[in-house]
Amino acid sequence: MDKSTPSPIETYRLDAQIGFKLRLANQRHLEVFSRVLPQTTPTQLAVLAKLLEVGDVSQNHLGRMVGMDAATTKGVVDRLQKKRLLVVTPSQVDRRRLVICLSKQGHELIADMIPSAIEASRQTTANLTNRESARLVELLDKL
Amino acid sequence: MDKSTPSPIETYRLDAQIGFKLRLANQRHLEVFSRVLPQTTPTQLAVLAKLLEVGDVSQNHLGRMVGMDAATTKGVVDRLQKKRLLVVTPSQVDRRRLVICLSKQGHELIADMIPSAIEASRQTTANLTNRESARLVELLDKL
DNA sequence: GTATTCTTATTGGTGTACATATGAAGAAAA
DNA sequence: TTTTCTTCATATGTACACCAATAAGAATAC
Repeated sequence: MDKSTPSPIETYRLDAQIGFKLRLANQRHLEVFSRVLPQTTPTQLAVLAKLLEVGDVSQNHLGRMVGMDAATTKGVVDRLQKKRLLVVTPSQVDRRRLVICLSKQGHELIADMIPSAIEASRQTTANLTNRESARLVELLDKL
Repeated sequence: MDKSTPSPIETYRLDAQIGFKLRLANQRHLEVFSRVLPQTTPTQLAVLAKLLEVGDVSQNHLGRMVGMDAATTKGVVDRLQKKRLLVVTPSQVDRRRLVICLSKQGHELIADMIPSAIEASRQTTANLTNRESARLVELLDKL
């Protein structure tokens, strides 16, 4: 009896859930990253790399581009500023805004780190073929 | 000149990196989860679901099963205990250990939440076909 | 040209997540 | 047995990551 509809309570397997797997995958990437680039974090590198890519922007705008909310962005910017990798100046145009720029050292550092960042990406997908990792990226995008 | 080897510094695109995409994917899942299950977090649900699955275990062992280190596990267990969803007792067998059990309310709550958890997984992959989401899970596993 | 609304940055609070250090207790090796 | 090694739980410190609330400036509506 009830062979047709087993209760989800007994069937549910945490290890099979997409959210759980995403968390573990992220974890694995973090591990690789901190081995390859122990001086910094993925988040901080993201901010530096984005600044290198697009040049000076406001703090909020920067945060949006790297997918963090305002509060998180402030924390990251503060830490990078403390390390003298960023220069933060109030905007002349809009007095609410802070303009974030790479400092000279920040520019040099991110340029130095990019090869390692590429290597971190490579190592993260080391168990996948090129086709597979391209497919993975594609599917993650589609989410 | 130098058409063959463009510098990685100019070529690097943050948005194309696997780590960045994993972070965004995770973010998206978190968003879905907190809409479907605002009472709890994926981490806390993971602990409750794992306890339902395997029964009583030590705190460290539990942490290992859900992929958290000891410090993180303690925090999560503490919060769940404060909500009276867990019962924590020192082990008789090994006096170093804490045995973690679901309380009656904890058992009821996780049983109630599982359908929503399944729904959260479903909504997270709403943009993917069944085949695609199966493939995604497969690739995440292979990482 | 003021009132309303939107945007920007900040603050405080909660919750992961990890590294490192410590102490207590069990297990293995000497 | 001691000594050594390992494991378990805890504590501290750093770093995301988000929410909600606030304040001030800018944009818009009227």
